[in-house]
Amino acid sequence: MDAQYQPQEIERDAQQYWEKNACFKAVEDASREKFYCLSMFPYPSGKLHMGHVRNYTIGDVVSRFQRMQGKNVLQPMGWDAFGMPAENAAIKNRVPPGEWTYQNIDYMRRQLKALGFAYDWDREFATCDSDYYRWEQWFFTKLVEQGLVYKKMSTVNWDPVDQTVLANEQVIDGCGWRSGAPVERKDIPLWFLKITDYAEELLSDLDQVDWPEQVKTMQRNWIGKSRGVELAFDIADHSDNALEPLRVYTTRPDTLLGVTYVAVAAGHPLARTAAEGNPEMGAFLEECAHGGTSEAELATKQKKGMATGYQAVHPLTGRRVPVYVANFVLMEFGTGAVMAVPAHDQRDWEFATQYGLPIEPVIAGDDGQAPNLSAGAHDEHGTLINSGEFDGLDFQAAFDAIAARLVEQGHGEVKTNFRLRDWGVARQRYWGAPIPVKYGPEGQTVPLSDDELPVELPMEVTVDASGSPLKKMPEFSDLGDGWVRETDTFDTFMESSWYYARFACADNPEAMLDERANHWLPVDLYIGGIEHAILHLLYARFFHKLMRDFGLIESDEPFKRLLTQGMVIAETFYRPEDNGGKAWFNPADVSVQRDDKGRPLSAVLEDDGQPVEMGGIEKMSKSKNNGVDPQAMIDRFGADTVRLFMMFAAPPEQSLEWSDSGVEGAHRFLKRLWRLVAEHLAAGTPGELDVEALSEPQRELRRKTHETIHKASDDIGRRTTFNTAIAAVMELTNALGRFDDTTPLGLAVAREAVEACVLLLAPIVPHACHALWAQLGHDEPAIDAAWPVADQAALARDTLELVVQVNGKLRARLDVPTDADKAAIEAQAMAAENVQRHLEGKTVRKVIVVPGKLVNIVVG
RNA sequence: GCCGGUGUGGCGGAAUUGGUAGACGCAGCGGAUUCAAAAUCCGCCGCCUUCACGGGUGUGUCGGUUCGAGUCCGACCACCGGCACCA
Repeated sequence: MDAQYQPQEIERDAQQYWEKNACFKAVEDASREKFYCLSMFPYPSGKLHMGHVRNYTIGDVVSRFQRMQGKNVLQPMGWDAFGMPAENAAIKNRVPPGEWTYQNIDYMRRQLKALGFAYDWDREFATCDSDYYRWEQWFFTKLVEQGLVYKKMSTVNWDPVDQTVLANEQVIDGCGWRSGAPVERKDIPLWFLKITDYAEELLSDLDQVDWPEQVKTMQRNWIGKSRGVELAFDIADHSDNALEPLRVYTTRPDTLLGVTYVAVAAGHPLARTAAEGNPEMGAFLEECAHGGTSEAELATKQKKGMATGYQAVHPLTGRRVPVYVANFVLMEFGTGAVMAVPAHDQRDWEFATQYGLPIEPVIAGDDGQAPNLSAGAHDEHGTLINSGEFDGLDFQAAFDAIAARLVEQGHGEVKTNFRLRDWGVARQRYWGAPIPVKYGPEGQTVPLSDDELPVELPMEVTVDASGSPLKKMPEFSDLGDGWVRETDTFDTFMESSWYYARFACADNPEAMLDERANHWLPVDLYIGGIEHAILHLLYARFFHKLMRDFGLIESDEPFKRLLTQGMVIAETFYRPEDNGGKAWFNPADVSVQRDDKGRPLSAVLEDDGQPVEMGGIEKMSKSKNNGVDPQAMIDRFGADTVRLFMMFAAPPEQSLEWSDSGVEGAHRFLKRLWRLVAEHLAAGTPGELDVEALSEPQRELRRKTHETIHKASDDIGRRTTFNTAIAAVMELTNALGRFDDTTPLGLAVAREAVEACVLLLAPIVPHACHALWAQLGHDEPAIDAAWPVADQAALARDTLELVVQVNGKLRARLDVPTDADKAAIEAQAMAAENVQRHLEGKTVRKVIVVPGKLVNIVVG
């Protein structure tokens, strides 16, 4: 065999072999256990970035591992092709979004193929193919018929200069990113899906999926089920006329007697009424209508309010408290109004302090006294005080008693609430799936019938910054006889909410899904970024349940197991610019100087030798220019090196820091592995592996081999900590390197170790292992080799190393026979020289023996 | 602001169930090989202290539980992800 590791040739040959033999075509097979492994499909933004490479390498390793376990593996790939970047590129480059997108797909597909991923490419599709989105349109019309879709007014970011709706991302410091004009909030009618109908099930079914607990917690909190009381305050205006009662929801009815004011959102009808004939209030509402709509922006905004002059009547005491309009109360949230208890809610406390409103404690502190409220609110549960007949009750009793009283008086009801809001699916953009609805001359709203579908998106368009071109295309929107088509398109989360199911039957032109979806689903392992922990995963779960209830599918949940991968990060380098900005330099163009301990001291730009500043380690991004191009790395070292580095540098759930020298280290290891196999083959023909005749060093290597098989199998299969699996194989190769026994029996032991290395690494560096496996004389390809199984007999030991502690500090190490009893271990531990020294003049109070681990001698 | 997470040598990380902190790799240092270099191989490598054996100390900070804490509990600090129109 070639003594040199030649990745370019090896990778080309392996990929040709796999392609020629259609190795990764998945065919339904009832006789074998299926495994559906899915990585989140990419947005085709131009080129693959390292985050993609990481995501898809993880998926590929698991897929290949499962295949070697004998499973029938499906691993598909496609394109999440609709979205804003295509429109932005269209404005910049004057290329239609569709053309730009399909070009990117072609380039990125080549990159994925160069990385050797075991995809069934026959199932590939892009979500902008009308063959795909037509079914989404069809399904939407069915949901309309089922009453799961409705239209309502909703607030969007409006750019008054570009006359267009902005995404939250496009609002920078309250201004439009292109125009720089202050953004206005605008209410327009939009389509919604009733995800809240499924809130209860979306919450409870989290118990049946094998997901990271943190993701489940985030989803539970997002759905936000709470039990509280909805109650009404009667409202009186300046002249003491009764207005519409104000409804509020609270989870803390126990604090009801501490209400000192109520607050409504700027968009609340009561606020609008208050502004009539009150220009000051009008101006305040106008001010509240500026700035972005995102919750983060609203929550961090300075809290502002204005008294309406109206009075709210306390439902239990009849006391009158002022009604404020406050910018932190959200119209989208609950009733758009809150009761304020400044003594027991921090936000209410801050507002009350700012506007000089009374703060009256009604819950005692731990000491039974009124809490000190000078520095902030007391928000813990406790015993009621200052609450008349309710004094002395604890949280639960007070909740029940006060709720009962409100119900009795017709002023309220106990209610379960969800934080989750319905899903607005309409976007005022071009590059998305058209919403299949038409409007009639008499204001009718009609979903399109099956024979009117699909509504194809026109591909030849000119995009500018002033909103969707669809709205300016009568040939698209005008249906004649006064009928017009909806020009809004779907949220791209719609497409990504069901693609995993379509992969099962992507070639079916007759139906959205067929029986094959039930064969493959649910996805056995879904892999993607942690940033999708809430929205995408929640929408996909919801969509799955919609499809189930429509009879398209049988399972309750789409993704059985979930692996959330961390980000790929890298050092940043910059120079300050005269205008106060920063010029960012790519790490590939910078060299770093280090001191004699290897600590980084400074960095210079290679082009001019002048210093640059180190800006810290950040997520790879265009804005910081710290992205490393996977293609350059593949060209230089080969795909296997890139894959190995990605899997070795960090466990998949943590962020991964890019390191050029780490990549070189990975490449060095592959060269060493290659040479190890070549030298082993050159050393001669192995004899029979007679396990009864092994020498001590042979037995040791064999034990190491089987320990490594045991660990790597568990690390890849159960723990998905690929980094530790690789480290274990590295240890085995190091042991092999020291093992120079060329007797027939020695070579037999070495052969077993070498083959274990190749098979254990095959999912991670499949090209090199494909070639090495063939060199080792196997006819079947490595992808079809059976995963090795550890021989329990080889793992046996005669003695174990045990540590001895005195007062918890390590003082000695012992070799103890595996079958020694506690008394023998204790005696041996006490006798150790260094232990004796630490026992001198002290009394032994206790001896703890943990068999197989340690002895701790407690002295005083 | 709210929800979720992370923090261990010069660096990436390991320690899986409360039981040897630093596996494996990178960087660095020393040596071999070489005319020389690259490549490769061998050795050292948390910090302080000691000729050495050894001793002390050490997992973001402060405190607690325990024979024993990186791991469990409480408070705090820093950083990261998400916050419903980025995908």
